[in-house]
Amino acid sequence: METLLGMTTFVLHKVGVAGRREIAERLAVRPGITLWQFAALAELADQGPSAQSTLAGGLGLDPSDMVRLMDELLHDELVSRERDPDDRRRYRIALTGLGRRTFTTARTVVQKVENSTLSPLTATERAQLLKLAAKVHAGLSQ
Amino acid sequence: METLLGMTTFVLHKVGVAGRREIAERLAVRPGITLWQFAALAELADQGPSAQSTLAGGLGLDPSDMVRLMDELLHDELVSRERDPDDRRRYRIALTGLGRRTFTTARTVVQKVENSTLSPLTATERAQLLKLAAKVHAGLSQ
DNA sequence: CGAATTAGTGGGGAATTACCAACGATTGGT
DNA sequence: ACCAATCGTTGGTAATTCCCCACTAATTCG
Repeated sequence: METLLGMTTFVLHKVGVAGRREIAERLAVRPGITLWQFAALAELADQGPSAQSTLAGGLGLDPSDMVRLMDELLHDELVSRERDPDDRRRYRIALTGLGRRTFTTARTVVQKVENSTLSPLTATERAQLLKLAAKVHAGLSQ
Repeated sequence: METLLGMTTFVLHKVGVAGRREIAERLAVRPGITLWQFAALAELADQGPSAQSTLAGGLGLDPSDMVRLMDELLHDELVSRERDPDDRRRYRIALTGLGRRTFTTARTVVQKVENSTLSPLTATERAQLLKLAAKVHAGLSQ
């Protein structure tokens, strides 16, 4: 009995989707950005100025979709876009001051939501869950 | 650094989606059913003959979408559909023999895929992961 | 130089998910 | 008998995800 709830993938998917949805809703309210925008800002904050294709690769997003995402971020002045002097095919996408502040705000919002959705777990259990999920995640790409 | 990979929800979502996708592809090949069809068969196998609205509730699916899902399963003769004598608004959806055999096949396929995606984990780690995910999942609905 | 490759762009499209409103048939409550 | 609620059905819609192709500009390689 309870076939579906006994399948890890199924439960993981449900939890992931619900969490993601919750986060997306909060982010839309407070810093007023989408999940994809948040992901791009996070990559830029982590790795510094990057080319669009690098970002697209890191996020697993199609290059053509990345163009449209960058258009949004540029319009909101969260990133700047210059040609890379070393290779003028590339752009050099960088966070603006506003982008960095927005990201900081967004990150605390996300962590607040996560603390809420993970509230059934103790601190050690949360660490365990992240560790195990990361292990599985690492095995995906290879 | 690695902001996104440090967020449990994000990793959970990625793993869940990838696993789900893998399972869907395998199920399409071997017993030739979709994920939703599998989910419905599983519910029926667990709980016996049910009304459509009960199934819809259990799977978190809109009643109108459940109608279309049932149409598919009926067309493939995996389930039977009669009016419930006790309440003739309801249907009594039940697995056919073929439906039961298909479900059994599908279940082993799914477990094979799961064993593969969870291969980076030991047996105890897999149990841990399921336990923790289930705990979070249980906290979602309340 | 000429050919092949890469970065970004524009314009799509197919499939999925998740809804919603309105309706007929049936039932339960009063 | 009447009204409200429930079950299933039909016919949508909006958003998202994921993908593809053709094209320009710039670079690299032979």
